[in-house]
Amino acid sequence: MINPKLLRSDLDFVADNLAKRGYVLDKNKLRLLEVSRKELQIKVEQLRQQRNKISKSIGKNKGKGLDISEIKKDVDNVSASLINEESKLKQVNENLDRLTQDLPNLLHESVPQGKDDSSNKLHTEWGSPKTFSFDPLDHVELAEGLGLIDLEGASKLSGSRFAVLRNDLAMLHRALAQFMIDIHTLEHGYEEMYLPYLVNSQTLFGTGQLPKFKQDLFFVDGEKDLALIPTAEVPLTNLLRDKIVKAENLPMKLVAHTPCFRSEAGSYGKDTRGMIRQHQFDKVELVQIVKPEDSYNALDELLSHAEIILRKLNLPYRVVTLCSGDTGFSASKTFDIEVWLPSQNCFREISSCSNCEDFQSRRIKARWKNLEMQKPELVHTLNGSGVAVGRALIAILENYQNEDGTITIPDILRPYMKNREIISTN
RNA sequence: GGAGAGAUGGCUGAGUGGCUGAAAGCGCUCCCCUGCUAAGGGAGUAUACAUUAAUAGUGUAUCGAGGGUUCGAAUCCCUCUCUCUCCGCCA
Repeated sequence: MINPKLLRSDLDFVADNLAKRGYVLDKNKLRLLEVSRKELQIKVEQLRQQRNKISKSIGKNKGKGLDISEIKKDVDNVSASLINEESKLKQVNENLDRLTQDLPNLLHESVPQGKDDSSNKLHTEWGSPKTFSFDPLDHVELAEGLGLIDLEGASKLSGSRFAVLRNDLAMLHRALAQFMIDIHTLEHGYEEMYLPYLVNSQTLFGTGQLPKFKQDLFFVDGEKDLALIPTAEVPLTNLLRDKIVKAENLPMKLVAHTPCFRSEAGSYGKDTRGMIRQHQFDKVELVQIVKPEDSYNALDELLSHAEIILRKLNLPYRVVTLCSGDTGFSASKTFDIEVWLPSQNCFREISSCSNCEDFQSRRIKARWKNLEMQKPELVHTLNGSGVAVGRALIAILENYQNEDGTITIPDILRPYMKNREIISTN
């Protein structure tokens, strides 16, 4: 959520910033609501004060054995108008909440201007796209050729956008997740977490999935208020909800391997082939909770942690800074890592690393105790994929394919693959 | 699934209708004392919002959440959530 104080003190600044995303803020509506909110709130608080005072005097007079019937008449009058004003205030506050909860985060000044992903700016590049002496196959052809994927089976079980992996491919998938977690815990100082895959709507509100993006989620049918997580960022970040963290415990660095579930509403016809865009995919997620002044250094660090995974796997990639129109709802600034896919002859997103500044922490009231100020302040939250397991699997199949349709296992994964060097039909 | 107990400030824990934003202890901050260490003495110490130049005052709200009773609720009533104990069941 955007700082409500800023929203009041400098509405034009907020509106201009949001306009960079293409978000049109109804300034007049907001101003009008704010004016009546203020008016009503002052009125309500004054009435409450009166009522409290009179009630206290009733207590005192009663104690002395005095008559209280006159005072009771006074309090009845006050209560009547209080109830009236309170209901008006409630209305206004509801309207105001609905408006402000739907506002995306303010963008960092370094975010490039642009409408959509075509304006994303190249940040860095690593490795060079591999050239093949033969026509490289795509991951579906490779996996089917080796008999390691069962898309028919998956659609029988669950419909489109699911996959069944078999044998060595299932093992490779598991190896990738294990490898990534090991690097982040052993070399980057993250604490490994095991998390619920179902969370309640308060949790989803906290990280910004609700109320605006309900249609992207899978809710459980029934009396329980639960939805499948679209990313481990949701449970990880919400662990800090209503907490005041000691300064010496920052930064907090958390990593979790979870499946992620997305309805992919609105992406009909997009990436329908293979495993690129699925309703269910695995991801190793990194979350950092930091002091505000550290958050942009932390973003660089988080990004480098995700990059190292691809370097160790020797997969060519590039990093782009998302432009204003492409940056997600909760983020102030986002870097995407895109891995090279030979079959598509282009880079595809495999990680997204964001600094949400205090946008999420305000929603979840995640604070730290600033020793100099002697006051709790909001922390900054960051998250990034380190990296998407399903897409890493695709990248390995395609980049490590041989002319005979076999797959060479990357050196670094061999210890996780019973020290084998190759995936073939034998 | 059955039976019972509980949820109070950073933590532990008192508090069954007004004098309680909340005893006490721990922790933390500051000061004093003590030639080190250990110990002792004193003061302070919730959050949000509104008003304000103000992190000065003042006011409002908050004792798991939401409703209700009452002039007045941490305290009484209802609903929900969660935690713990015992029994059953189960991976």
